Amino acid sequence: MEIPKTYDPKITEDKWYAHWLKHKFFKSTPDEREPYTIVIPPPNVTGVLHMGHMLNNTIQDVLIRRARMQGKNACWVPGTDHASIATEAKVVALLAEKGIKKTDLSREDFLKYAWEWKEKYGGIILKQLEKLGASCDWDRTRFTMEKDLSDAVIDVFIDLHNKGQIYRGVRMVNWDPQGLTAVSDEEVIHKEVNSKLYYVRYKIENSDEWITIATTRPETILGDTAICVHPEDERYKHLKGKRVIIPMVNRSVPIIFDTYIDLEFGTGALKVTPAHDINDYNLGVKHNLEVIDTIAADGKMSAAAQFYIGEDRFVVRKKIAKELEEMGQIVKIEDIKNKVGYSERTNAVIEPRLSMQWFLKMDTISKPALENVLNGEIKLIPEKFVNTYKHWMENVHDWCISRQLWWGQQIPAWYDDKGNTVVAKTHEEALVKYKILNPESKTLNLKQDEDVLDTWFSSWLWPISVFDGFKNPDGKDINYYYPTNDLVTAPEILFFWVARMIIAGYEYRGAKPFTNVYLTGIVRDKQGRKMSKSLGNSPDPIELIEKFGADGVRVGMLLCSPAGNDLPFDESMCEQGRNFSNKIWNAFRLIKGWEVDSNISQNETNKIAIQWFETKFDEQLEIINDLYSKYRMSEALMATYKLVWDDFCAWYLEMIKPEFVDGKSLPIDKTTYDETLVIFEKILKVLHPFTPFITEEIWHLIIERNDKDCIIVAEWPKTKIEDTLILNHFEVVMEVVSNIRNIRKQKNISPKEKLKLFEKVNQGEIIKKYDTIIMKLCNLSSFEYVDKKVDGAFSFVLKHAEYYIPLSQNIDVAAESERLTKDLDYNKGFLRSVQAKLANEKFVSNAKPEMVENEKKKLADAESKIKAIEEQLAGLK
RNA sequence: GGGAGCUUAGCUCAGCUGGUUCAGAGCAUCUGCCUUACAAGCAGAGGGUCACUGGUUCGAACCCAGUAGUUCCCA
Repeated sequence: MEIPKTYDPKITEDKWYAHWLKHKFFKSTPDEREPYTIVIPPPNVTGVLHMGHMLNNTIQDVLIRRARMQGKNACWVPGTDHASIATEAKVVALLAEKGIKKTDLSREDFLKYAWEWKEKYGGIILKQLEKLGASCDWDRTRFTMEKDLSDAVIDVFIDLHNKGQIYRGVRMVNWDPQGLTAVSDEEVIHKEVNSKLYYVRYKIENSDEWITIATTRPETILGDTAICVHPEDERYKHLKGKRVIIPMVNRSVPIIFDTYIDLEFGTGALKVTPAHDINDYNLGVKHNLEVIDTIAADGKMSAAAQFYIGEDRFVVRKKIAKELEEMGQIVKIEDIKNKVGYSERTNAVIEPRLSMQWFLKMDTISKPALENVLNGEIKLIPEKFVNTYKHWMENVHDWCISRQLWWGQQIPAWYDDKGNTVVAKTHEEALVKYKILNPESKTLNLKQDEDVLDTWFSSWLWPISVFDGFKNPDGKDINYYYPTNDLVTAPEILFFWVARMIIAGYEYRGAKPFTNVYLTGIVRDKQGRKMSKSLGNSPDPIELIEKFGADGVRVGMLLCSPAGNDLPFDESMCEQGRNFSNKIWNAFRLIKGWEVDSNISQNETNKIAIQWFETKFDEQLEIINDLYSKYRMSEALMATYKLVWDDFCAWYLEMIKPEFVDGKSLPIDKTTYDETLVIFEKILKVLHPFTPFITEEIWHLIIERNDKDCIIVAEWPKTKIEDTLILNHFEVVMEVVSNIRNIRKQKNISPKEKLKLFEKVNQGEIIKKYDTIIMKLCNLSSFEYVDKKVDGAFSFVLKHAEYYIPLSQNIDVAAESERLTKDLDYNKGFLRSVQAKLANEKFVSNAKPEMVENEKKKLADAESKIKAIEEQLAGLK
């Protein structure tokens, strides 16, 4: 059977994924083994796979596959998030295309459409993860809005309300006028924009005097209820007790004095609009000011504004500015840069707005979450995020958890027509509670709160709820899998999600939800822009997989992704990954192609090669294991890459490769062949977490195996290093080989031409053990030891010996002498620096003794090498 | 405005508690090879005043201070 020259992922990937599923290798149920658990950061149901998911899930899959091979009970729980605002926006848009307005539908009808939509498109992203090779336990797939998880959310709301941690109140919230909902502080993105600062003068009542204020938002003038100045400000001290007239609306409002005012900004006088600015609101509360809400929920002027009713606030801004100018009340207009908040979901400019919302108190509940990150009980990787985390947790605000949407868990609060409130799971329970609280009331019908809970109010329970920890708090699953081990996610949602999961973990399980949080970087394009659908700069991951294979893409993503650092993505990374797959494939082709002869005995070369590689493998695997334990995924991959490409392919296979005689490969002895298979299997195992598909394919091609004997469940190799001396010896062997190759290259000698080599040992004992290896790798016809230097030969000098290669062609004395002189100069310079160091008394007396010893040894080595080179130079003449 | 981090080869990054003439890797680049596993390959080469300035030290990419640039977080 002819094995194709290049590896074709297309014919293997779907085959093996189906095979793994069929034999339930991803499945996990509690048993006596140690669990290793990861819960997936549930992607939005609306989502399609983007590069961020690719990176994220590749890392999770590498971790889970390695743990599985290490004999742990590996469990990776998948699922999706209902993403209330994002999904609702999609459904609204889809209905709009059909000419249906949300406002024309009942809540029930709208939700019916939404569920239909979810059933149709909600699974796409999980299907895409399969292409990547994600070994999730799909039987455990959860959805944040499914029955059990929704129940958990409602129960938690009721519980926290009973504990007095949840309250309802009128507060200034971040209002998204497009999504028509409140959003949390974390969902507001502040961007610097070019704005105009309008200087507007207001007339002092019963006076000819004017006072000038500066504002970026003249449209809010209609809602002004005071002017504020600093009590120490000499410019305004005389205005105590005076009032001013608000232009256009001609309202008389007081001048108030407060140290909040920044004397330097603008004119030092501030217009106060309690309804439309958080700081003004606070001033209003303090000074008992009237609140006039002039901007409606949709961002248009309300009736209270009296002017421009129904027109958008930004249009009105220009109109008012013009009108004020005509009235002669604009003093000047400056161009400035300021920060404006935008909604993360709809990109609308956020409007500070007073509204009735539900809040979760964060001060006490967040305490354990801060402590246990600071004391290392939960580790953030990389560590630098601990600072950011600490800062946030120490300044945390109450969490606005209500959203004016329909898609999500409806808030279990019930009202009578007077606004009395009870919190309960069902209408019946609510009525019972209500009767107790209001015994004289005859009300039989309570109205449930229209709003739903913030999406994060369900995903913060994820690590508990996926194991039914609320439904069944002492269940087998939750007791076995919780706390989970690793969480892999993006730093952007450290507060949205990670911090809150930790809070919920301590509140509801009295224990952390996970031990390690691996924060991946953000995938960017070459210009450093974040990859996003709106920019259109993100490659389609599925197309990438088709082009380079899932293994290639996995390797490509991981090659350049140190934890927490951004990942400037470039397709060429995946190309490198694909090339690596091909390299592995060809190693397999080579081994598989050998003819085995059980009658010939193993030669010394092969025996030593095996000895060396086994030691090398163990040494490298220990390094790789260590890198994994530090979550240095890129480096673990690079170490694996070099072990396979350099040590195994370039050195080991070249050493044992049977020679070609008369156009035919000689057979290989059985011992070497069998041992090579064992080695190759170990190589495949170490590769498997990174490149699951090709390793499974080769695993089954290299020898006959049954369906259940798969590499996905093979045992991770163990190491036992007995003697590393052979590794040191090989350093010298490789140096010799590289020097000889260099001479070939320089002298333009064909690799086919056989050469003679002479060695003159100057220092230490003569080790002949490796001679046959050098002969094979360098294509030598002979290798002899001599006492004197060989005349008329090319040469090179190592620390312990001189090497000579006689050549048929004439030696270019001048060139040779130049090369040797250069070498000599370098060594002399080196010697001088060492001598200088040793001559420095302060060095000798202050440095560590072993340091000084080391310098002395360097001195001796350098001296002997200089002597050897000088002799050679003399010999040339 | 407050805080944190980063700045090492063309690119992406290593360099642990300071000690092999001021440094490593992968990719990219250049040169030569279609040498029967692999041109998605092989063999070789070039490339860095470790952001800048000063300090501590026998010795600094590493420690300290300042400057510049850059990223992120919070307001």
